[in-house]
Amino acid sequence: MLDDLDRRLLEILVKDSRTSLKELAQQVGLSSPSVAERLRRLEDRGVIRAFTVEIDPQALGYSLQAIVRIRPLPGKLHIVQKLIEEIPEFGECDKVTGDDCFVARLFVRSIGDLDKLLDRIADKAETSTAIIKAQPIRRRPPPLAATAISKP
Amino acid sequence: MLDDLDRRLLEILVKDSRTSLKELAQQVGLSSPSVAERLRRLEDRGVIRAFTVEIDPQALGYSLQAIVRIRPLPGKLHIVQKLIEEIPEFGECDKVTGDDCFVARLFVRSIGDLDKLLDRIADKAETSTAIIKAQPIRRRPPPLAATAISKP
DNA sequence: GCCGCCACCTTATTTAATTAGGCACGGCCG
DNA sequence: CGGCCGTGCCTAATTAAATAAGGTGGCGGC
Repeated sequence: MLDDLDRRLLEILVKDSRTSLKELAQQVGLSSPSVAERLRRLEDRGVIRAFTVEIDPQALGYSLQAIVRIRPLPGKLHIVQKLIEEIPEFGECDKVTGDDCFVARLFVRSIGDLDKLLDRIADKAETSTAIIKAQPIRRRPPPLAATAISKP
Repeated sequence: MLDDLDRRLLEILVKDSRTSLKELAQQVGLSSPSVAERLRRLEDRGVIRAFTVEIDPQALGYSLQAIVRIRPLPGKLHIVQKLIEEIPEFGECDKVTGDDCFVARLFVRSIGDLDKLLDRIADKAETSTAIIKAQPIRRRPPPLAATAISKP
């Protein structure tokens, strides 16, 4: 489903998605049209979800991030979906199984803004256990190679 | 520090970082060399941290994600740094202020693997309050435009 | 054992990125 | 008030990359 060459290509692209086909080709030992074809298929299959840029939130003025736990009342799970759509400050949001809650990241400019957001969430949703300010110390994709814990 | 044109460029690139300079140029009403120059400066200033690809963890076999809370004993904060380096399953990890803990994402293939990892963390670090399995329902960058809460 | 398919190759063509050089606006100082 | 940088943009020319077309070999199915 995903051979070694694919993995090597992904590894390079995660580091720099502007790497040219030519460069990719010679790093894995293929021709550039072949690499292009492989990338196309990786996209088609959904392995590569998107080509994107990573932006520094601080550069946009979001000096603060909060990780919040949102627990809607039973049967009201859809409310979170709505909140995400309405509030652009939502970063990633994960539905957590077993606990019927969500864990989301909020990007904010100040504690004041955070308070306003939390009010708004607590208002429209049910309980939102506010949490905290966060300083990211690392951001990484899933591991591409075999790990000590498990082999692909 | 970051004008409207920059923001529009970023907005386009977040959606698809392979958008050509030519295409970017005509969308914002500049010439391609000017766009190139702007992008170069955005990178130099650290606004754009990286050009990258977003990979579907499932495609790599990581059908499970866990969000874990790690709270090292006082004075042992560096241990988390070490864990991150040693364990490729670590996704992003945030240092949380006020609570002296970390919140991290783990990519795993099975509950078994998760258990092994949690043991290893609880072993080397101090307390790790394991948490849960997560299903991402949305992944987003910080908001690029003004929001109802705050203006840039 | 032959047929057809798939993944790859090479070459040619089109398209995009880069480099070089020049022009206009605005700020600053004589 | 006028001249002089500096900056950000432009156009045009060059270089480099992506794409498209056509051909070959290896492998599985019939």
